[in-house]
Amino acid sequence: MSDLPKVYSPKDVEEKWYRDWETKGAFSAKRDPHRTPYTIVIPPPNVTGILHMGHALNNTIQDILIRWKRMDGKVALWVPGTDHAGIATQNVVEKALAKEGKSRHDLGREKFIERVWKWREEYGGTIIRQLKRLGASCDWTRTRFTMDEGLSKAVQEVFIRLYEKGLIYRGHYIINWCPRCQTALSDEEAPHQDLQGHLYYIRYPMEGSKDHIVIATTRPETLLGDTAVAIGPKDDRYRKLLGKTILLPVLKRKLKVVEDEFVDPAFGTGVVKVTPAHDPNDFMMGQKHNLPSVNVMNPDGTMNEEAGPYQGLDRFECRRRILVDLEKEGLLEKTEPHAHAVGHCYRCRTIIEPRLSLQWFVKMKPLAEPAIRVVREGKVTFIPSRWSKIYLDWMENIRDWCISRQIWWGHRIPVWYCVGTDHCKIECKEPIVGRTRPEKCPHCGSKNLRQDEDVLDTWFSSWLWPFSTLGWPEEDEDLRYFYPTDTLVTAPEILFFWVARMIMAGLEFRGNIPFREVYIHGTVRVEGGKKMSKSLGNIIDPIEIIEKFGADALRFSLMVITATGSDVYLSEQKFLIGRNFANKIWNAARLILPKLEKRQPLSPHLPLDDTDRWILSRLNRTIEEVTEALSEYSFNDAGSLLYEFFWHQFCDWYLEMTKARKNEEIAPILEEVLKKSLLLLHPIMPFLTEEIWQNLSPKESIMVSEWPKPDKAYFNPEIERSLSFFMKMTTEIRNLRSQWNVPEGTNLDIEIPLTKTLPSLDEKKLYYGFEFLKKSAGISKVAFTPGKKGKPAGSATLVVSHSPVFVQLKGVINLEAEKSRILREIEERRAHWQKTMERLKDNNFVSRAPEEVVLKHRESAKLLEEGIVKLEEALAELS
RNA sequence: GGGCGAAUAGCUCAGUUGGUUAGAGCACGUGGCUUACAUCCACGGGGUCACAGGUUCGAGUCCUGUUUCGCCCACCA
Repeated sequence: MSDLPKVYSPKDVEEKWYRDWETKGAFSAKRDPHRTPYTIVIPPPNVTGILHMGHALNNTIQDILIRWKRMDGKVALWVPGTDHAGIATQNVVEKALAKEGKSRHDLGREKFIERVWKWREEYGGTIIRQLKRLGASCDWTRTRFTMDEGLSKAVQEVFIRLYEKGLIYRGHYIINWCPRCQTALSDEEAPHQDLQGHLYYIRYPMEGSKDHIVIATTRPETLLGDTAVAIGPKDDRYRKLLGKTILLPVLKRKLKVVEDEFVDPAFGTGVVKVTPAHDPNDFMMGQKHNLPSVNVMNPDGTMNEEAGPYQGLDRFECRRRILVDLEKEGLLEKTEPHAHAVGHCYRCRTIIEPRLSLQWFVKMKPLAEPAIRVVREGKVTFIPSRWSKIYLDWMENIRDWCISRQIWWGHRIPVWYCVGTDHCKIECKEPIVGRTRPEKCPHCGSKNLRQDEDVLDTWFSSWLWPFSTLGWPEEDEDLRYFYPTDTLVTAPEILFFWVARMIMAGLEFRGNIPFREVYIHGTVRVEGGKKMSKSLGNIIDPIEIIEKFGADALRFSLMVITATGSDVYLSEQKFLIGRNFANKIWNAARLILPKLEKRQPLSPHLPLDDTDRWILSRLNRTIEEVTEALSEYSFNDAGSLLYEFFWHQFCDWYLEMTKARKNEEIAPILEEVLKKSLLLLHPIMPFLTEEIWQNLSPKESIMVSEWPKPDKAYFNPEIERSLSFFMKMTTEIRNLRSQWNVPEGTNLDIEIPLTKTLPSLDEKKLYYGFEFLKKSAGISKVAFTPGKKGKPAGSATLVVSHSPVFVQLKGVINLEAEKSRILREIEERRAHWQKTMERLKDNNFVSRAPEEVVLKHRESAKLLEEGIVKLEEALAELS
């Protein structure tokens, strides 16, 4: 093994093993009725996506779960795939077209879609390749794309079923309109953001009078679409306006005055302009009072012919101009700064325009009810649990979902309209919903039909992902075996977009929950708290980290710094944790492997030293704890436990202590500890562990080897206690050496008086431990002496866990300095002792605290006292 | 406006049901190239657990309030 390089080199290892796993089919899950399935569906990344740290975190977690469960004997299936990401992908391809000086309209719908597919062929696989570099053990033979034939069929099926059930309808409503993408958006796609705007107080003249009323608005350009003025129902200030006619500034349109309880007399002036085509509340009022709707904008956010003199202006330019004009006419009373929340397009950040238009909607309440129930009843649980409240709040206030999008890339709505002729009847206006293009209009027989131009919201395919990827609507064997899935691992941003809707879809179309547990991890940020984003230029690219430090380093670091469900703050430096740890494991293997040549397996008959018993106890305890941590999604605990065990217990102590021993004696233990450690580490660090595993001449890949179980026969708390005494002693002696500046090569003798409080420290059983102590702390002789013998001359006194240890320092020791050192020690202990005694003297404490706590205090006081006595004795002898 | 989360060492963060003297990594200081590893080893310094009250024999941990930061939700023009 000496030919292994000194420094672990991930590059030489990762590609090799990934290819090996893939060609052996190790990732693919096959149904096995005798074993339990464990299924995860990947949150499908956008096909335009490139791997960022959020993906790295999300997919590392999934891979850890899948690899762990696979080793643990489950039929572990991780279904991968990508999302067609309607708007995002269309934007990307349109940008590429723009470079050629073309728009999508120059190509036409069909050619454009062809172009998107071509783009997808070329670039759509990027993120999949990147996931492979991360080590993701997805079953790639099942890779799905939301625009695949099967998944498209599922989308169509769902649309039709919901339509037939009356849960899909079409109608004119105010929706969120993105003037840049030129499509409707759902409420979730138009997140509100606080903006510092203004409240403009505008005078609306009254007909036939010199009077005016003042109305406050944040969007003066929309006044061009006003069709009424509203006042509060019990507002005596304005009662007199009822029946009067108000004149719309600029356009001089006549507006009537209505009463509506929506109006809050306390806000602004207590009078509201009513613009039914550009505001949801005004729309409602318009319906109630039978007001006309006047849409004043074009789809691109410029003003249309209804805007009169402002036609053709951009909406914000129009705002400026209208304010100037109002000012000129003396109709702008005042302007106040005003912060308010404004919707923004989640794809391009453009300010949303609420706009009246004809769209398709899903009625959500009936779907939400069962989805609320399953979370209430604990059939679907969130980790951390606080997310279930957020989920329930949203579900209980759910609003209908606008699902039509005015773009080309996506699932076209399976609806046709009769564009018929003179023979058309009223019913011909009804949409014709079907799986295929109807031959003719069922009402008038016309063959002149056209399909709805719109496509469906991307999330209308994603919400089916847990079952559409398994073959639905076909009743596949796989679907029955692997559904419901087990765990969904995702980021909080898509709780409403995706998670909530999947639960609704699963219940509606499969009659069952889509997954049992939802693990919601944090958001990746950079140190300093900002969100990591391209626009801020603070991206840490996971692929670069993989190139530099290796995928295992990336994975381990991410896990160990991420507490369950909390946000992650990254800096490049943090990946050194994983790189250094990987290197440590590598070098431990380099040390161990040559020692294993003549090994025999660990068996109960092997003679064991106390240090052996100790490391085996630690190992089995670690197996138990790591398994526990994983099942609680405490990946940082799992990582830290392994780090602490492998580095600070196994390497720092055990490996050092065994350096003096014969290979055949320790080989079984070394092999046991190394192997089990590698198995435990494998889900987090798949590549490195496989590379070392393969050097152990295994029969099969580590990824299909069995997950270790703790062997309780090796649990040995007593040994752990006495070894920790021994370690403390070692540390204290080393400390003493550095305090006294004992030069290298000066050997010291120590004497350990045998007292009752001394943990069972058997020199013979601990022989190799003492050998190590001699070497590492520069000790030449260790002697156990009868307790009564007292302190040898010229020695320093240590009190380790209340037991004295005398270190011979003749010639080195400075009497005064040693005295003051001991005095300091005594003082420290005395302070602690006093505090403990105060408690014990308190009757309240003794009577109310649990017995074992009181007992602990008593014990502790006694030991402290003994330690102090020993130190005082030592001090007396020095004087 | 409502809700959620966070505040612990110079930095980034752990801290399970309240229980003796609050931990880690990085950074820092000192000493070491000890033939697995300088991506390393040994030792060390460093904290009024945001603030103010309260509950309790006992609070980093539970309760109330305050401050600061972050996030989510919301149709007051």
